[in-house]
Amino acid sequence: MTTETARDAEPARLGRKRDHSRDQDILDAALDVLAEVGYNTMTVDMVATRAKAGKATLYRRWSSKAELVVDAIACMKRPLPQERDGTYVPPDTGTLRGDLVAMVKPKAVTDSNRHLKIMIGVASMMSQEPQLFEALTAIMVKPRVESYRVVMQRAIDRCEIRPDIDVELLSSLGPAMAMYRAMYEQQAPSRESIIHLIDTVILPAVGLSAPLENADE
Amino acid sequence: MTTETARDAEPARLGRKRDHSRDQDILDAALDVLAEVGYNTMTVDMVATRAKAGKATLYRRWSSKAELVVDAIACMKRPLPQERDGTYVPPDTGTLRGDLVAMVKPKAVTDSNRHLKIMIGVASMMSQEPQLFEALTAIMVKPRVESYRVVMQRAIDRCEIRPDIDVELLSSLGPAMAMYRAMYEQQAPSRESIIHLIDTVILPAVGLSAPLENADE
DNA sequence: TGGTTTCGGAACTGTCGAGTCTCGTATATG
DNA sequence: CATATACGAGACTCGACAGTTCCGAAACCA
Repeated sequence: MTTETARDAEPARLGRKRDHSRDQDILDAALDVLAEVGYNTMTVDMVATRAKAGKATLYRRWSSKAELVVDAIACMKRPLPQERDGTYVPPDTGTLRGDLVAMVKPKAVTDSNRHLKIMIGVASMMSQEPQLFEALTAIMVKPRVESYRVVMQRAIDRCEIRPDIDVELLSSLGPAMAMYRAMYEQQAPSRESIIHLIDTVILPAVGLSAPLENADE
Repeated sequence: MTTETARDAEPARLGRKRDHSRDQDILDAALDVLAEVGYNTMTVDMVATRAKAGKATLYRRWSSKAELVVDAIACMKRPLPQERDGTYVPPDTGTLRGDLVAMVKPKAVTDSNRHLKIMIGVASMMSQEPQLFEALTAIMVKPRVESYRVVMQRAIDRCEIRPDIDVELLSSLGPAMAMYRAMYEQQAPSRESIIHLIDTVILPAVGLSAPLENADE
């Protein structure tokens, strides 16, 4: 699906030089299949067909299915608009709650849900393929946790919250709940549910309280 | 591994009548393999070998690998000592914190970690096998969440906490963090980490505070 | 335009594992 | 002791999929 129409619109890109953007098309196709059926059910043929490519083309560029998948995840486009060192640094709104809510952009939620599907699809491989585990956490988990951490550190620096709170734990609460919901309630975590988590769990845990009537965004 | 010695001690149980306890041995073996390598890497031969059984014996009792696994999870022994309607009802210690900490028995933690490994091993199959999903949530997730819910409802009834807290959300925090840690930090959640979650997140969220010096158990 | 290169497609090979079948054996029953 | 039955072990079939090879087409370049 992804960039289907956009790709069809281009003049068929063949000929002499290896087309670098073609790599990305194939990796995107791999991610799509991965999110839909998981690593084991996914076949190289599926990816080739979806990318309108020959299987041989894939093996010309990646030596195995595992390498293709690791590369697809490692080269994943970062969904978040502003970033530094790979982690999204949310704008400073002046308050912790403002910063936290600002992190929950609709686009970020959509991309997060795709990430969750992919992670669930490769979950059972992670313990057996360290490279896969590394790529996955580096791309999909650490940046998100880091965003929370940055925002909380900011709150500590401006003396909004106590300096001895467990930033580590609280930063992982959001990602943990997102994963839990995706797995067991088989529903995409919504923007609302995350804001609700912020107001009823995270803020109380740092000694703040949610606004009575939350105007949200 | 499991009951290796105990099984060897028995006189080899063969002959006329189908041995019902043999079923459980095989299902246990299936769970062990599942926890170690995941659904897709697991082969029927592995299970047969581990249970010291012939592959034909497995197929005499279950019609397919998928059915074997679903049955193994559905028939899983409940690890928790006292239960009612499948959910463990923790003893009433008089306080919410006391009840919550009482839930975190070392044995419960050990079993929980095995459950987590199994769940991760079959994660990618859940969306494709509704029966598997049902069995898994019914056996491994719902009872745990329900334990939290019971304890919190008790705290509401004794007017220890406000009645309008989001029991649903708070009951799933523990399981969610356990899954998160098992997946991304590849370390078994410890009893200490769960108690820390209770003290720094759950209790503040319901308007209580942790004891200054926690004597824990 | 002709030569070069990469392409998509398709046919091919090799492996692996699910599921079946056979057989010698051990056990209970009578 | 004789018979019936379930067993473990292992040989077997068969389909699916990873990875390879081949070829005609298409695009770029000189």
